[in-house]
Amino acid sequence: MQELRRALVAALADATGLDPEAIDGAVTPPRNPDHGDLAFPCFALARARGQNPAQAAAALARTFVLPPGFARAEAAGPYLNLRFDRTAFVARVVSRVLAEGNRYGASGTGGLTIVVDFSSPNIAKPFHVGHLRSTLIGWSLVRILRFLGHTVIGINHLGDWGTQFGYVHAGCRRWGRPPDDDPDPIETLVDRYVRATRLKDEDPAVEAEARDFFRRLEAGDAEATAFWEYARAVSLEEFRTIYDRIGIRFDAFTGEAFFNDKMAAVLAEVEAKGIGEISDGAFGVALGEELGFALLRKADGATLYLTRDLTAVDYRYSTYRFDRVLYVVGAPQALHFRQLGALCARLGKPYADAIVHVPFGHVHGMRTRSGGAVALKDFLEEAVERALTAFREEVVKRPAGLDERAVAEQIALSAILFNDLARGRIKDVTFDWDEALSFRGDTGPYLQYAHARINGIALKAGAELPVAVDGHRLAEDEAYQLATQMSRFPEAVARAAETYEPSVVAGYLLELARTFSRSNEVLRVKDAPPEVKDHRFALFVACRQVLASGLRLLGIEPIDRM
RNA sequence: GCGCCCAUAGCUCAGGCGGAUAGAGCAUCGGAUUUCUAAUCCGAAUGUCGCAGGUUCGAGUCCUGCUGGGCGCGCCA
Repeated sequence: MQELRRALVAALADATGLDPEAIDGAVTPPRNPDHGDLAFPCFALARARGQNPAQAAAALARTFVLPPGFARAEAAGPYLNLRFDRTAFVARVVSRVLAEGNRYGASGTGGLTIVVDFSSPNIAKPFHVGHLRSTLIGWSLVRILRFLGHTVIGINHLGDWGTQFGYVHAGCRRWGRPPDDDPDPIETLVDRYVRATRLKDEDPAVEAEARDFFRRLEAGDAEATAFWEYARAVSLEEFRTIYDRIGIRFDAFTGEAFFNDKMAAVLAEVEAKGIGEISDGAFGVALGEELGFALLRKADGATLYLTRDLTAVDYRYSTYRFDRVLYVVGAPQALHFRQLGALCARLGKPYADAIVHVPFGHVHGMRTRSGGAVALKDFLEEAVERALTAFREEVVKRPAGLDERAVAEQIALSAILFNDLARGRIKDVTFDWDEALSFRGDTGPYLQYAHARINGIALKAGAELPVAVDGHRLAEDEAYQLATQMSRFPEAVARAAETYEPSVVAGYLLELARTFSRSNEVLRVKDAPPEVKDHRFALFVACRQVLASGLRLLGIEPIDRM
């Protein structure tokens, strides 16, 4: 597709004398496919030639020499509509996908070192759907950027430091630690945290106690440190279970605590460069009217979130020499990251412009009856149960011999992951059980179904891949539509990477699966005439490849039977 | 008060750098299965693209103002 487009732009530049870049911006696939495969609006040409657009289009159509791969050019009003040599196009796309296999679509520039900071849940707090967004978007970006050949370092910047440990500790003192045989110790810790913070409203002593605990922790007090290590270990084990279940891996778990002993040096650097000032006893940097005063050290000497991120980004640069660092963090923290970038610029850091905040909207409505956030673990369990019920009660034809629970697990994950990744990052989402766990329509399971269907064809249709794909045996419009959609995969991936938007890939895949499902009604393989059978099979196998690649970019493992 | 984000069908959302008649899914109604998986497919119906101006041959898309909603603004993270 992109090759054909380039050839057309060159030919049009030749024929019109217009700037190739301007032509490239104008050439577009017509919304109505009856008009052709690509169209060139002739308004600019008309202006250059002093004609009206329809005349210019007609004149261009008469003299235009078709570049290779094109079959026809005709004027329609102010547009020059072009049609591909479709059989050649289909053959080319299918052979290319089959030849490149799981590397198809990876035709990117690559070569950069990119740090992605994502997920970053708080220790001793529940892992809920808010963390899920950062986790899934971040993980998908890791997959996409790696696919394009970049070196990607995924970092989980754990919230493993802060006054919240004081509350957990205060709660445990009053109501006890989780017993050794506690089936869900993190839930118990969360309960202690919630009860302690609730209690502080009536009893100010609790707050003082929590602050004192944190002060002792920062001072290296043995008892406080031991409790912190215990709570951190319990939480990490829980997080790892969840990450393993979804299939997520990090390259580093360097959380906030990791940077504790590194902040003094950074603060000293800020002071040495003379860009900071003391204000009301606190130390920070004035960044102007818009960005405000960036606090780096509280009046009591304690550091802040910004101090830690400033320290962390410097550490990451010296460790990885990144070309770019992405922070997959909620939109409300936009100011924080602008301050971080501005601070780095003021410090003359070479990576100041490499800092990219990848924001996302908040999730509303994800609440339990008691008002707390739903723990991800419970959410997943509910999802699997629903998938199992749907499979047994709603699915009409079920393959025999399936491990239903295993399939339900994969379907549930597909539904949850896709539901989150399919919408634009920045939009706030209102959580809805039925919508998030729908298995019909524009959903993860719909994509999985298309993939599994093709797999079924491979197993049962008795076809083999042809030695060479012949486009004349794939002459149906459905074959052309499917090939066209497959040909757009590389640009969808590239655009997703440029905009840090996994939803571009998600939307692409829905269109691909829809196109397949339509084709599948018409292009039967099993009882097809022998001369077309293997070629149709090749078309679908290529489609399966693109579906599988795309699903993996979203962090979803394609399934073969469902 | 200042700043950032959002507003498209009854609901949830897509709409590359401005291009021809604004698209999907859900829900509703009707149809397709002795067939490689019906978690599918086909058809019908559905719009003041928040409002008002502006730029342009052409605006859902760009600019300005306004309305509504969300969020942020030095001692939380």
